[in-house]
Amino acid sequence: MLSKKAKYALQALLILAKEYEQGPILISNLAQRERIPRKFLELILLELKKHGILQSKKGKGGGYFLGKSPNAIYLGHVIRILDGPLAPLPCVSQTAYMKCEECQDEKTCGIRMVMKEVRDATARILDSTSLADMLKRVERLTKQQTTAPPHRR
Amino acid sequence: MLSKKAKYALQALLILAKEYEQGPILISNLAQRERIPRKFLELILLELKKHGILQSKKGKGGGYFLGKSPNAIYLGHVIRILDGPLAPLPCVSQTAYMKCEECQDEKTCGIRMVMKEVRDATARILDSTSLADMLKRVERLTKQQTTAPPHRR
DNA sequence: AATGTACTCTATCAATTTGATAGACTTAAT
DNA sequence: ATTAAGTCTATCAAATTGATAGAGTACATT
Repeated sequence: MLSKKAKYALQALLILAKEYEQGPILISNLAQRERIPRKFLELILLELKKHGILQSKKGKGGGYFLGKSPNAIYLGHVIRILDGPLAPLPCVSQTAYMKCEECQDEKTCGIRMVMKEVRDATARILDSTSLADMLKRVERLTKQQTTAPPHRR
Repeated sequence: MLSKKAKYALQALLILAKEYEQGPILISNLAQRERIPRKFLELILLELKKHGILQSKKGKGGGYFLGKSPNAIYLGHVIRILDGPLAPLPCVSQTAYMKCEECQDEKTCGIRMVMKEVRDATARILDSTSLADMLKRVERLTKQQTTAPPHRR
């Protein structure tokens, strides 16, 4: 399950990506637009800043902006920062591997085999999808919706 | 993340599958062999029984056994029983859909699109892998290991 | 019918995680 | 100096997770 933290993060990042290069955006602005508790969002953005996803400027005229281009920020990275490893079991995590206690032989553990598949499938998607990719998909669909003839399914 | 509950369940089921048609197995036997707290395992098995995955017999000579053939029990089913929906967000769950509050337009939500992909990839794996499949894979690898020439990587 | 075995059910609990809030502090622009 | 805005640390309540306890019920055997 994606935590609220990670979900809020993605919501905020999506706005920051959409308005990339239009100068810093205020926390409170982001919080209002996405209906996120403001103080809670602060913590999230701070964490993202620590990991280079965001940069910020203090004082008047300050705010947050992306630390790198929207096509260089991958969902996998963001989610790992806020929710930890993508893997369903620590013993199949690439970024935070940990041996299962009491697993006699990791190589022949059936549960592990399947969970590794799940981890790989998840990572394949989230580590290849950037904020820019998401935006593109949203725009394509939004345009389609307004352009499409009525009464379609 | 897979909970301990679900992991314990799969461990126990794997044994019950391996020894399918050899009569009921005691909770305490399963608990010992997999080093699972016995009372905790009771709850898990009971839950699986409620959902038809297991059957049981009380009294002397009793114990638990699979409610259907190992090739008809899918990991997706087991995990959903113990951990709830596979989907990272309720709004992309097939089995427990719930609208996000405050999502203006579900159809054009970028986060949702990607999470739907993740859910589908996960479900594709877990809903197509049965206990029998897992067993087969384990056996294949176990045999390989003992048969393979030494000093290989 | 009595006994013992083994699953069943309900309650409870401690620890952890999650989502959220509060307030003092620092930096920068005017 | 003043005001705007991010930073940092602490704290909290609620929910979830992992686990334990004990009384109850069904069944087989003698």
